[in-house]
Amino acid sequence: MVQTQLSRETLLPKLAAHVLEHGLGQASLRPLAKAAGTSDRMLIYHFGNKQALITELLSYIATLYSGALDAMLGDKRPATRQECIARILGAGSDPAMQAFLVLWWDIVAGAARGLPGYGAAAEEMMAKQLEWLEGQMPEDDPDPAGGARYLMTVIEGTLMLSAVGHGDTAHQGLLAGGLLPA
Amino acid sequence: MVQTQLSRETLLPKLAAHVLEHGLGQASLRPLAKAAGTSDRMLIYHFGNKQALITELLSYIATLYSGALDAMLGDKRPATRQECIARILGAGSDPAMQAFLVLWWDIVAGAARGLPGYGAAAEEMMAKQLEWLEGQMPEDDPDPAGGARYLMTVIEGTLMLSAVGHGDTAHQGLLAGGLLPA
DNA sequence: GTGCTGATGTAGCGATTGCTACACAAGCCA
DNA sequence: TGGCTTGTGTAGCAATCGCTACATCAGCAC
Repeated sequence: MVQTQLSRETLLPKLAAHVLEHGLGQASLRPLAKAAGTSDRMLIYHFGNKQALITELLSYIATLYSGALDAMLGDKRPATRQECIARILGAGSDPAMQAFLVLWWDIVAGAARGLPGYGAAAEEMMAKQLEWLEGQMPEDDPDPAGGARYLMTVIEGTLMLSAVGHGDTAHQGLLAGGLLPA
Repeated sequence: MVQTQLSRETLLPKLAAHVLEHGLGQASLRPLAKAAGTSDRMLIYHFGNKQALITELLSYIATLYSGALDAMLGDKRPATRQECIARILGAGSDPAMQAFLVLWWDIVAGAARGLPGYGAAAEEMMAKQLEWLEGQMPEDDPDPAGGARYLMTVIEGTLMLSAVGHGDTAHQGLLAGGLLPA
């Protein structure tokens, strides 16, 4: 025996890297296995079936995302909501975050369609982002909890519009809403 | 000959109905053909190849969406931005709109990934929605153009959060942002 | 009639899909 | 030593994928 000792834990990072690059729609067993240095046969052996693999992979990706947010967390807290939004939207242009973003819409689409695993992963990622956003609210903000949810809604709308070529529409909307400095 | 005289124009409505129900991910030629009462052979004959079919179909769906928005357009204009948002989000619970919404995330995912046809359809649908929203702004609104873009951003964010089980997060955000009556 | 064009049915191709059958080798426990 | 569990390779299955080859039939121009 070659004793490569592949397990879910060693497989998941490579699988995640593959779907972050190629998306979930094209994630079939043989390409996934090749990316992870094993065979489709072994993926089924370790995860049971494809659906379980995807579910576990999505959950793992949610923790990856969580870690990426933590790593991105600046040491100093923004002074205003405007600054908070600007900083977060700026971070979205980071290539690592771009990969998450493109994958994110796959996950949203799956969640909206009720595919198993997608909804849970999406909910977890949004909960983490909300928590992170609450910690990023200005210290003197009159309503940090509500404000974080407000900014969250605006940010997600901006990201969506940007994904479909309406980034300028969102930008003008943020200006009109007083959420970006004029 | 049976003279069924199928053309792109007669095919597209049935194809659209199928993807509105089953999504774009599972849209392979044989099920599509069955839904349209023809064969995969004839779909290729009429559209050339699958990619061209999807592109034309997305464009057609964009016009469908446009028509649905027009049909939904109430005769009286909202008096406030709050009322405008409430009415639009309320319309999103219409079953016909729900089908569009679920499909919408497929389109966003494809657009974010750069799939041919997806970006154009998404952009067109958003442009139409923005135009519709501008027409729905209160008559005495101080900044109808900017306000429409602001509401658009907020609405899209709300829809996205709702799609992943964070509808209450968005709702609280709208409240905190003064976009819904307390 | 003859030939051409457009529309359709039947059949099938090679590739890919998720998954399985089977053999086998290493280690563990009795 | 002998069986059992665990991990792995090879091979292949039935289904589905997008697409094509080929024959056929209706209608039209001449």
